Formats: sequence, structure tokens, C-alpha cells
Amino acid sequence: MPRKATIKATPKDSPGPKSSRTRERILDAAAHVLSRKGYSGTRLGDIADQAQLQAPAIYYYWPSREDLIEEVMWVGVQRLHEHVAEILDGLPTDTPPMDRISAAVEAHLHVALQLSDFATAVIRNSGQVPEEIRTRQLAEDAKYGALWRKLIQDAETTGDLRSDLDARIAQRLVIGALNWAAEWWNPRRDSLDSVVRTAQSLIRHGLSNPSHLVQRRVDPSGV
Amino acid sequence: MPRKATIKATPKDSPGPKSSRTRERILDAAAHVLSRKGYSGTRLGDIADQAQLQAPAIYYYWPSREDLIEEVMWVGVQRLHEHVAEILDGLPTDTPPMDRISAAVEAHLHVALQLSDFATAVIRNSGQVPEEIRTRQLAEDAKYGALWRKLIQDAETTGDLRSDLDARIAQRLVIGALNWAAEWWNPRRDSLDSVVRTAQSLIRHGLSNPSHLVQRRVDPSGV
DNA sequence: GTCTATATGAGGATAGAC
DNA sequence: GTCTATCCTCATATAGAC
Repeated sequence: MPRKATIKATPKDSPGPKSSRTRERILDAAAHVLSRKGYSGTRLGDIADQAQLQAPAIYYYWPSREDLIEEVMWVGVQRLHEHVAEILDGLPTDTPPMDRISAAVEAHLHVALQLSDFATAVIRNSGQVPEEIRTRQLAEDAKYGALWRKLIQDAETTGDLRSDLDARIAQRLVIGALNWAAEWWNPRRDSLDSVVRTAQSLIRHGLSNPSHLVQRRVDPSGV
Repeated sequence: MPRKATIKATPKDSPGPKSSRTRERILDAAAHVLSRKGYSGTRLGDIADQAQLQAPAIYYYWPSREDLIEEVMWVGVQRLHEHVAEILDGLPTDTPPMDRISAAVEAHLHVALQLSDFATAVIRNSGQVPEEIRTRQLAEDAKYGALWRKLIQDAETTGDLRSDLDARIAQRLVIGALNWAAEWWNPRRDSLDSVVRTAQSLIRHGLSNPSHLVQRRVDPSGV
């Protein structure tokens, strides 16, 4: 039973600055291993190798293997949600729904592809972690899903969403396209920018009511 | 080192009809467990429970745990590829590129959502299986990807694809949206048909050059 | 804070009965 | 073809030194 205090601990919470650096190193290492080996295949020894220390040292920062893994899963969704929400909050209040969606697409891809170990760890293991972790994970996912549902609903309200689409299904298909990008993206082949631009265009045209179509693109501040 | 003969064995290949039924039961059970527990978490005992026999019996049909798992992964991609290719072959030769894409979308969703244990097993574990399995898996994936790349390229050639899209990136985003559906689809909430229709519309409008847009929908034979 | 050493338990694989 | 019994390997977690 992981304690919330442990789970929610962010970089600068715990002990001193040196200690918390090690903590981050272990967390990054855990994301790396978790995404590649899966929940059951994630050995503390592999995490320790990656973080350049010995396995028992992990128990100084987390009470159990399960707590560490849960924190990786939690951080994966949480940082995504946080960043996308921040970008949306920074947009002018009169930004049209489709432009808000384009901004969210860019923000989602930036985090998912930049923190790809956390992203793929969540994608691959959401359905595989034990019941207890999974329940909390689903709650976190639902919060982020609600953000997107609202974006799509706003487009529906203003008539910008094509009427032959089921809003909830379309929302899930869009999130799927974005999530999956972490699985295939190779920075040496495609620039992050080319992925963002193609995704924005695909999604805008995919969702838009042609008679309302606005081609203007936003340039979200500070992404 | 799994032998090809073992891997490629299809339902009616092996021994008698009774024996091959057991083989199928084990294979289905393995897909079920693999999708939920992951590569490392897949216990022969869990597979045996699900298939209603004892663990050692599995070794009568497969030489090792790894061979069984590789077959699950292989079947997941292979049946998808086979069905989509079949549907496309059944279309009139003069079917416009966008209608062919719509037919492929429907075919992909039908298999992925109907055989969802195999689909999610592949999705969640492609990045987690051992190197040797992964290499063969990537080759199989590439073949299916090539089918889609051709569909998109054909649309590009005829001018049906919007020119601001990167064809290869768009193709991967589309596959991602479809693959991810197996993760969230709940038949009690959304009908398979409503998912297919929304995906077809989203993808057609997402890819199409508005000046070439054709609304006509195909009804692929026998899906 | 991080290490070495170890108790404990679980699962894959095989031998051999039926 | 399928089962029971068993061997062997390996990972978590803890104790305790430094």
C-alpha cells in the first residue's frame, strides 16, 4: 500500500539537493527499464545498474518496488496533464476551439516524445500493473481524458465539430494517434516539428466542419 | 530458437482435430494472459488455468514458453494483415484511394476489436519481448506497414492527399489511432459500427484534399 | 546514504507415471 | 496426451557493516 506522500513527492521535496538528485536518477532509470521490460520484468537490479548504484539503495527512497513503479506511472500521466493544461491556460480566452485543440496536440506531443520513457512506460503497462495501481492510474487518466472531452465538446457547441462524428469516440481516437507516436517516433528520421504539424493538420481537418473551417494556426506561447 | 514450423502452425495443421482444438485453447489463453500480465508476468500456470489443463501439457504443443509467446505475437499481426489484405483485394480495381482507405479502416477495426486479446498482447508487448522475438516481430509489422504506406501513397499520387501532410507520418498516426482503439473500446458502451463510422470519417477528412473530397462510402464485401 | 550478505519464495522446465 | 513430483535459478527484501 503506497503512501500518497511517497507517490506525490516531486524532485525538490525530499532530503537535500544531492539526495534528491539520486532520487531523480533512480526514477528516470525505473521509467527506462519499465518501458522496456514491463511491470513483471522490471528488476531492481536493472534499475540500479541504470542509475549507477546497488539495488538495496533504492529502499532508502521508496518503501517497495511497487511504490517506485507506481510513481513512474503517476509521473507519466501527471506531467503530460500538467503541461497541456498550462499551455491551454496561457491561450487568450477568445481562442477558437479548433485552435485550442491544435495547441493541445502540440503540447501533448512535446511532452510525450520528450519524456518518451515515461510515456511508453505508461502506454505499455497501464493494462498490466496490479489492480491497486491500476485503479489509481485509471482515475488519473480519466482526469486528463476529461480535459480533452471538454475541448471536443466546446468545438461541438460552436458547431465547429462535424456532426457525423461521435464526440467521445473521436476524442479517444485522437488521443490514441498521439499516444502511439511515442512508440514509433525516431528523432533521427522525423523532426518533432514535422510530426506536430502533420498531427495538427490531420486532426483539425479530421474533426472540423468544412463550412466552419479556419486555417489560421496558433503559436502557443513558450512551448 | 523457435522453429518456423512451430510458429507458423495454423489451427488445422497439427495432429488430429481434437488435439488441435486443445492447441487453439492454449493459444487463446496465452493471448489473454500475455495482454494482461506482460511478457515477464505470463506464467505457464496462469495460461494452463485459463485453458483448463496443467502447465506441463503446454510442452506437448510448444518446445518452450518463448515459442508459445512468439506465436501469439505473430498471430496477432498476421491475422490482421491477412484480413485487411483480403478485403482490399475484394474491392473493384477502380475503387478510389480514399474509399480503399475507408475499407482498410473498417477491416482493421473489425479484427483488432474482435480479436482484442491478440491485439492488446501485441500492442503492449512489442517493445518488451526479448530481442530475438522482437526482430522477427518488427519484420512482420513492417510488412503490414507497407500495405498502409501504399494506400496513402496512392492517395498522394492521385492528388487526393492534402499536400501539407507528411505521408509517412500521417500513416503512422492513423495506424496509432486504430491500434489504440483496442485499449479503450467497450462494446457495452459503443457499438463496433459507431467506432468504425467515426474513425472512417475522421481519417477521410483528416487526409483528404478538400477540393477532391468525395463523400461516397464503400460497403466492403463480407466484413 | 550506500554497500555486502543472505533468508525466503516463486516459477520454468524436465523426468517419469499412467 | 496429460498429470505429479522435483530441481534449479533468480529476484525481493532485510540485516547489519561502514
